[in-house]
Amino acid sequence: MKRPTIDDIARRAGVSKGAVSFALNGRPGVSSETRRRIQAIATELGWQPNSLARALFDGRPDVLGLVVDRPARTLGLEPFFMQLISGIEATLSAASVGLLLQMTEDHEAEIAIYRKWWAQHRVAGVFVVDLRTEDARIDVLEELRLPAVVIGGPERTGRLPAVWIDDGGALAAVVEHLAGLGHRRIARVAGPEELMHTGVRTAAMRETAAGLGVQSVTVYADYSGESGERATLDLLRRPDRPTAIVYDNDVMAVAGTAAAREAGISVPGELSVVAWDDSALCLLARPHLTAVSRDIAAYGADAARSLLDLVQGREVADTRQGDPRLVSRGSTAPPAV
Amino acid sequence: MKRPTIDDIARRAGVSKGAVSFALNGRPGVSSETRRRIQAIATELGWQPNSLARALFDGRPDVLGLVVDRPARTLGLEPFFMQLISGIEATLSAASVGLLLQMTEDHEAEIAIYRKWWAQHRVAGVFVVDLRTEDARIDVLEELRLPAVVIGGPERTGRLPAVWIDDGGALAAVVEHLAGLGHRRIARVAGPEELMHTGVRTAAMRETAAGLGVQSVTVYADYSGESGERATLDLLRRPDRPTAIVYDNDVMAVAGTAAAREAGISVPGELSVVAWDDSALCLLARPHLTAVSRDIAAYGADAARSLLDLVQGREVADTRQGDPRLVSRGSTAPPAV
DNA sequence: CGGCGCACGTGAACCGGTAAACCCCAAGGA
DNA sequence: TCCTTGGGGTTTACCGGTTCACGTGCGCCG
Repeated sequence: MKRPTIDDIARRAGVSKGAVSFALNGRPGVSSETRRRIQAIATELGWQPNSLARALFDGRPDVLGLVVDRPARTLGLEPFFMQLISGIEATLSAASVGLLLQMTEDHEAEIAIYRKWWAQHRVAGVFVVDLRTEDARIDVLEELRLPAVVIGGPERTGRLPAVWIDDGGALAAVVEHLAGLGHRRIARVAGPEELMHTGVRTAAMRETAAGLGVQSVTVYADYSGESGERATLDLLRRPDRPTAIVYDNDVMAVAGTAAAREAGISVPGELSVVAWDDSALCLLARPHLTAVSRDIAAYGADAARSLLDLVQGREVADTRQGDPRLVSRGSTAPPAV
Repeated sequence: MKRPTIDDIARRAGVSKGAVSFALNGRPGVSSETRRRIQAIATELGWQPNSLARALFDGRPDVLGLVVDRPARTLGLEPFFMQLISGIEATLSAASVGLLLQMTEDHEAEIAIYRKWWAQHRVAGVFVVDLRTEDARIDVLEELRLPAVVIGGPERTGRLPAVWIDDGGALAAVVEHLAGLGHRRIARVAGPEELMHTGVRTAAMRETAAGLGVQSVTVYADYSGESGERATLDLLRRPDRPTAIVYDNDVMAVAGTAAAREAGISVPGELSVVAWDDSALCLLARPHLTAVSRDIAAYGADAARSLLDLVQGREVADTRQGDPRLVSRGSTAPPAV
């Protein structure tokens, strides 16, 4: 099959290329009669613009990029990315914009990808995920003037617009909830320390706990089940063992719960558990896990809208997402006395 | 920042555009001296080819496409896709080829995406996943002559090359293993019936069970935890209740195991459980799940290699992946007498 | 010594769009 | 009547590569 070009249409309509271009792009310069005729021919031939030619002309492809820098091992289980991508996708495909995906396991490699994408005119802009407290990507993207939206923040994003969720507030709500149930020693198994939102949550944890006069402790893990298990067992072996643990992702929460029960500690009797990000995983565990629930697809969709605006040269402000909700299930209860 | 073009290099080197192109693409027509000089300037300027211009010329972008047609809800939990993508990616990025990702929840929409991608010159080829027994995509892709590799099969793929895993053989091995443990009533909670590999496994189940003289039954679910749970409870309520269940994915296996235990049926005492696709999820469950393990990243990598060959016009044969292994863990045991 | 072939390059066409410059003709105003 | 205006086009350049048809100059051979 041959793909029709704008020339084929021009020939069929007996007009010039330029006229066809005007007609199909809704710009003045052709009579409405001719315009209709051209459009009819275009739809009859099933014409679609050659995205390469168009992009070559204005130097900007209609493709946005996403680099995911996490080990495939931990990536797989977490619904977060798939949901985020599906939210991004929904917005992009409605705008006929493609999403270029690349995976890497290295911060430096990720930066190299941005440079390459930029140099090769592969993408018009990128989504930045997993913001770090010291994030080398920001400077590079600003230097390249590659449009970018940070999913996270909103601090330390330089001049890049951020789409963010109030992690600190959500964590505070969790601690208040647990304290309200009567817990006085609350622990948190956090994600990697270098991630920005990990730090935000840690600070919120410390401050809220202090405000309420409860003990708090944060230990760091890497989002994997094994690390969650290890961290949990470590916490439970402490003399002043916590009566509640908040996990930074669902995988660690499920693993931690299983480990605790195996160690003979009942949930929620002797230990309350809260997971972050409510996914089907929380319902696979027994008991079902109380979880912090966010609309991740909407998060992605908002980020996509911002980035679309940005590449079109519009001014884009930081966007704050709706606040997370705490979904209470069987894994939280007042502590045993 | 301005991206250097081939013209900038030509000017600096005092030669014509054409000479630069020859030099940088390693084709004859320039002296090795000039070639070296041109290459030096190119690297000094950090020149990278404009992928759009290049693709426009030869009508084929260096991007491959993947459409995922599954509800985001079930997608998220299954590590399968992320691992597959990460395998594909590893191969593609080594070849400097991009991966365009799109999600949809509708077979027809998926076909529309292929047509659009084709018409817009967006991708040079596509990966076809989740092959169905009646798959409308095959005909469309052949009609469009859009290079495509089917991940699955190898039957019913038309003239498209397949990269496949011996699902039937693996299922036979599972049934033999269970029968060897002494199980005489084996059930299977399968994925959607319309998927090709579901059918292959079902046939293998029936034949192997018949050959061994054991009872077998297959019920269909949709890969979600809830559906796995429901199917499990249904099976366990039957008068001739199975003593072993094989699940077509890990999510249903974990959910089914939890549901069975909640219903007072011990695993593996009264019920043995085998999951398909060994992921971290199998280690999150208690007991750890016996599982059929495949190297999914290698699967994706092979598919990527095949597709790369195909778009370059090389002849590509069906590729059979290494056989899955059965990883025995705590969820399988001889049946209680 | 003239012609041929080869190595090395140049110039222009082309891929499929977009956009700016220009052209022609009819209508309207001074 | 002349000039302007503007609607409706056409022509042409351009985006940044690739490739093909041609020079050119040199060495070699008959």
